[in-house]
Amino acid sequence: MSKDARPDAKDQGKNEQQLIEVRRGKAARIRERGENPFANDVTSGELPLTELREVRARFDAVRGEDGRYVPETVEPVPFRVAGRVLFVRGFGGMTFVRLRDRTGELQVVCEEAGLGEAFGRLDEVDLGDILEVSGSAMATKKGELSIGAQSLRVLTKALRPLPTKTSFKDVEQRYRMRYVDLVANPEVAQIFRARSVIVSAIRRFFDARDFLEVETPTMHPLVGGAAAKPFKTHHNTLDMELFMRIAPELYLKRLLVGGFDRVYELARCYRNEGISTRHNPEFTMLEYYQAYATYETLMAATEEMLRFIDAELRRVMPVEHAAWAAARTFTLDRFERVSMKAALARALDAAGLPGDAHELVDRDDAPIKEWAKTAKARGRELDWANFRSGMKKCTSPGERLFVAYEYVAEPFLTRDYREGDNSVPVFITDYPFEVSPLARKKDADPTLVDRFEMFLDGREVCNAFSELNDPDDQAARFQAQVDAKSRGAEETMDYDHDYVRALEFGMPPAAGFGMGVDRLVMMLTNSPSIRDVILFPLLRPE
RNA sequence: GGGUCUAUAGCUCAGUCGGUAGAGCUGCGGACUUUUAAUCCGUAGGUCCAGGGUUCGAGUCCCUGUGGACCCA
Repeated sequence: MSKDARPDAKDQGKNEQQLIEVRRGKAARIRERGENPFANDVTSGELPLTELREVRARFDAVRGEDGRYVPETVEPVPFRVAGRVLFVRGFGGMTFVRLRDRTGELQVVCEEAGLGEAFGRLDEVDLGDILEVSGSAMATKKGELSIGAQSLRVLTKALRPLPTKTSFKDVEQRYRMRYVDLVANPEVAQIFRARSVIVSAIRRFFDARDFLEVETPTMHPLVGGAAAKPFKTHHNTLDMELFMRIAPELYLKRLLVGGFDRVYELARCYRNEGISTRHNPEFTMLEYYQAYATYETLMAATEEMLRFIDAELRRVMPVEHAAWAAARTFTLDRFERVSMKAALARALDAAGLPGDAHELVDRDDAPIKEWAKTAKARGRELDWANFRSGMKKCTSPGERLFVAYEYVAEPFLTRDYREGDNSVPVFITDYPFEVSPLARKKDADPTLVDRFEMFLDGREVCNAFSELNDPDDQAARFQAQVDAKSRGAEETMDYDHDYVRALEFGMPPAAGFGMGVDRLVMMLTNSPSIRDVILFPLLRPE
C-alpha cells in the first residue's frame, strides 16, 4: 500500500510536534464518531469500575506459585476497569494491552470476536492513553490473568508520547516533569509512597503519645528559631516586611506557655541558602515539644521513634523495604551517646594528634604540616585551612570546642562508631551554650547546654535540647545574637520581645526536638539526593 | 565559590585517526490468533547546546559562554 492511501500519511512524525499531531489526529477521529477523547462519565456504567488489584485479588485462590494462571480455573467474571496504557502488542487477529492504575497492572486481551467493530479502532490507542475496558476475566494460554475485552474506549487521549516503554533518565527532565518521571520510573513512585508512609508513621507515633498536631505561621515578622538566612516577602496592606520561617520553634514554645504541654508540627521551612544534593530551599522539619521532659527523655524517644517509623515502612512496603534495608550502611538496632568533648578527644586520639591540638591549631607556631602528615597516615584528612581560619574567628571557648569538634570529629563519625559493616547512629551531647542560644544550661556545668544532635550514617538528622525557660537568660542570649549581627554575623536571630514576654508568664520545664524529614526519607529509602525525595524540587526556570 | 564529568533524533545511547550523521525504542505502513522490553519487513525522523578559532574539511581538536550531574567548601 502506498503512503498516499492514507490521508494522514504526510503527517508522519518527524519531530515531537509531529508525534503530537498524529495523536491529535486520532483524537479528532474519536470526536468525529461522536465520542469524547476526554470523557468523564466513568461513574455511569452498568458495572462498577474495579481497581486492577481487586481484579487480581478475586483470583488469588487459583494463582499458581509462579504467578501464572491455568485458563480453565479462571471464572469469566465480568469487570469494568480503567487505566493507563503501558503497551499495545498487535498480532493480527488479537491484541494485548497492558493497563496500570494506582493499585497495579493488568492485561487486556482484545479479539475481534469479543470487540466486534471496536477492534478496528485499536489503532486509535497509543501508549500513555487512559482506557476504559469492559469484559470478562480470563487467562491467556501463557497463563497471564487478563480481561477479555467486550468493549473498549479511550477515556483520555495522551497528546504527548509518554516514555512508558523506553526509559526516562535525564535527571533534570525527571525533576522538571515529575509527572512523567512517576509514570515512566515506577521505583521513583515508590520513594514517594514511602515518604507518605513515613510521614503518617510520624503522626501515628506522636498522636499515640497524646501530642497535639498544630500549625503555626510560616510568615514571621522576625527571624528566629535557627541560624539561617531567610527569604523575605512583603504584606501589602500592612506594608510589612515578613520572613518565610526558618524554624517553627519559637511559636511551638509559646504553645507550651499556653498549656499545650505536648505539641508537634510537620513544618515546611525555607532557608535562603545554597542548593545541593542535601539542601533544597524549602524542606520539611518535624519539631515537637514535650513539657516535663529533658533532652535525655528525647534521646530514648528518638531511638523508639526511628525504629517505629522503619518498622511501619517495612510493614506497609515489605518488598521495597527489603531492598532499601539491604543497601543500608547503618543500623538502627543500637545508638551511641557521646559528649562533644569526648567525641573530640576520641577523634584527636584516632588521628594521632595531641589532646590539645585544637587549642594550638590557630597559633602561628603550630606544627600543622607534621600533624597533617600524622593524621593522613591514619587515614584522616582534615580540612586544616578552614579549621584554622574557623578557630581564629572564634570569640569564646565554647565556639572553639564546637569548631574543633566540627573539623576533627564530625567528618569521621561513621568511622569511629561502627558495628560490623554498619555505622552506629551517634547522639553527640553537651554542646557549648554559645552555639545554642535557645537551649538550657547544664546545672552541673553552665558552660554547656542540655542538647544533642543525632547523626545517622554521618548525617545530621536530629537536633534537640532541654528548653531554656528563664526569661532573663533568654533575653541575654537574644542580646548576644543582636550584638553578633552588628559585628557582621549573617546567620543570627532577631531579638524577639514577645517571646521573652511569653517566657515571663512561665513556660514549664520542657525539651524540644527537630528532625529533617527529607533527610530521614533519604536515609530510609537509600536516596542519594534530597531532590529524589522532594516531588518538585526548586529548579532554574526552563 | 573550587574540582571532575557531561550536552548528538521525541526517549535511551553509539560515533574509531578530523573525511557524506548511526542504532534500538517511539511514530507511520505492512505481516503475524497467546505476547510479557514480542518478533519480522519497510519507512520517517537531526540547528550534533551556543558563539568563536585551527583546518581544504570539525559532532570529533582548541578557546569562551550556557545548561546539567556528581564531589568538595
